[in-house]
Amino acid sequence: MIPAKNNYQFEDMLDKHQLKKTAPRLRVLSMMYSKNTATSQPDLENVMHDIDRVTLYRILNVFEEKGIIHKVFDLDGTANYAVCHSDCEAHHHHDEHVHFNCTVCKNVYCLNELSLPSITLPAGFRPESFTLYASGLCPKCDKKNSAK
Amino acid sequence: MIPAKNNYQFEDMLDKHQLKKTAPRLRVLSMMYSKNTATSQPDLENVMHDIDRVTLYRILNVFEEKGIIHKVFDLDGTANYAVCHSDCEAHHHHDEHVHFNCTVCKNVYCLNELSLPSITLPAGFRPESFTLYASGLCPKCDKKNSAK
DNA sequence: ATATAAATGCAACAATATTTCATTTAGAAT
DNA sequence: ATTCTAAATGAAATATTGTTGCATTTATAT
Repeated sequence: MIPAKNNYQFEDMLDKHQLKKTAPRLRVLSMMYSKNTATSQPDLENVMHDIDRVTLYRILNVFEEKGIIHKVFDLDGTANYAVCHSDCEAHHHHDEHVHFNCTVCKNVYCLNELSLPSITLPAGFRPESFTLYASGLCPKCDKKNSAK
Repeated sequence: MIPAKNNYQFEDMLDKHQLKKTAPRLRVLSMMYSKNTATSQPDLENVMHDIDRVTLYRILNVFEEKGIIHKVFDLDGTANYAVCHSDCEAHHHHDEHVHFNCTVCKNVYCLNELSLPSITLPAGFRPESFTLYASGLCPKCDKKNSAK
């Protein structure tokens, strides 16, 4: 689990990456850190009506470039963004973790705790990064389901 | 590796799924089976200029519904479609394999031969399917690269 | 307090996904 | 073989999403 952060910490994050501390960026950061699931651009648009679509688009792009967040596509192919945990704040992402996409609520969970078992590819392939995708029922939706 | 198929076999496949044997569908099938990498809609459009874009779109959709092909998103989030191998021709896909996305040629390879190591998710998650994504250099691009 | 580069918002454009509907065609029934 | 019908196609239209250009605003260094 990613520890909660306050506004000063968000400002520090922007500082560290030479990004100006603007209101839209701080709001996006605080929204993304307040959830334990990934956030899509539509998610942001639905909550922040006063921020322009293009601005959100650019904020997500610059955050991704800087390694603050990383992109992950859900089952429908829509881009979702999740905050990277500490050690991937460099230019190279270390998002070698497991993504879980719930088939009911569609949320994407980043299971940072889990490490990937190593796997050997056929001869000739030179892998640089791995991501495991799992889909099924998330804890919430599974509970609702079995309660019926 | 998926064994080569002739036109009669493609017709049988369509028959089996109660799909009419039309020219566009047969051409799409033969193109997809002739490659060892996944095919995107743009790929098809570039080769089959005389077939309408919407028709291709619908052919891909119906093939996916029927379990003839399965969808996989590449690094850029564009949908690619790959032929399913024998045992997933049911309604439920068993595409629990490894996808390799080359960062140079962008091709997506389905490494059906490999089976996934089992992995345990945090309590509460009820996974139904797994896919491992690897990205890096494919054999061809790696060769070209090291030849320089 | 001012200058300046960066960020935003808006309009416009491009690409892609999706629906509607008239026409054509495969396959069943005769 | 001919006809019938449901399914498939193609073309146009619309919706959605991704992207760029530019004028205005804003954060921050001076």
